[in-house]
Amino acid sequence: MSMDAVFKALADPTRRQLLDNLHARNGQTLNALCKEMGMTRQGVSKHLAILEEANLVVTRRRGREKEHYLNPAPIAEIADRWIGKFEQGRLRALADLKKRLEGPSDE
Amino acid sequence: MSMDAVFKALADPTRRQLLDNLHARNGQTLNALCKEMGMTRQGVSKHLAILEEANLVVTRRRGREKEHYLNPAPIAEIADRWIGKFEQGRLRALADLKKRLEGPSDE
DNA sequence: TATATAGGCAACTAATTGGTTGCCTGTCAA
DNA sequence: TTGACAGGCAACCAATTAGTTGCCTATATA
Repeated sequence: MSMDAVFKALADPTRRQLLDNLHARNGQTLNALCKEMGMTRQGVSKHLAILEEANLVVTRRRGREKEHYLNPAPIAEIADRWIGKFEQGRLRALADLKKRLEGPSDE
Repeated sequence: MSMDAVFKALADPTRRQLLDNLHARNGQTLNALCKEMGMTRQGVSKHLAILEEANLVVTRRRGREKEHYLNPAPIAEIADRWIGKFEQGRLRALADLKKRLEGPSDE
């Protein structure tokens, strides 16, 4: 679960979209995820493998199906240990204020 | 300043190290940054160009020198608008994950 | 059992990336 | 004015990556 693997996994828009899909509906199978991506099953499978390698997605076998679950822990770790250091001070306060004014939202 | 450019810029360990260097001492020139990286000047220059493209670094010409400054705004934006979404349901998701992953499994 | 379904593995291609070397421009200072 | 210094531009190379196609195994079900 190296930090580099997480950053690299997050660098691809297709993989971020996969995380978004799982965030919207957790536990989807490979074929279910394929239908939302304009890509072959094998293409999606490779991206999922990279997300698994970064521990951003964990899976569970259910018979012949494989359920994919989002694991937000590595993202939280990055936010805490790396991004936090660049957010300190005034910008952090502004971001917080902005969030409060916009109210709690998923987007 | 697309989000994709920021993610891609952050994906490389050399570029993250450059940001760390600027975080430690802001306004360094290209040659100053080169001395801390085991790389040619042109290699560092390319990385800096990518960071500039993502607006993570802004520059100021001073005669024949070019000072590089860290701009934390895009990082704050990512943390606020994207990572926050996955951190929000962090505890709930982890509990949910734990529950689902319990039970008989061949992994 | 036979067949359709869910997924895995491997090879291959095309594009991108990280890094190099070589040369050029612009600026400062003796 | 002349040389040294800071940086930019472009070509090039090796390694990685995104995506494909083809074939394979395993499981569920008519």
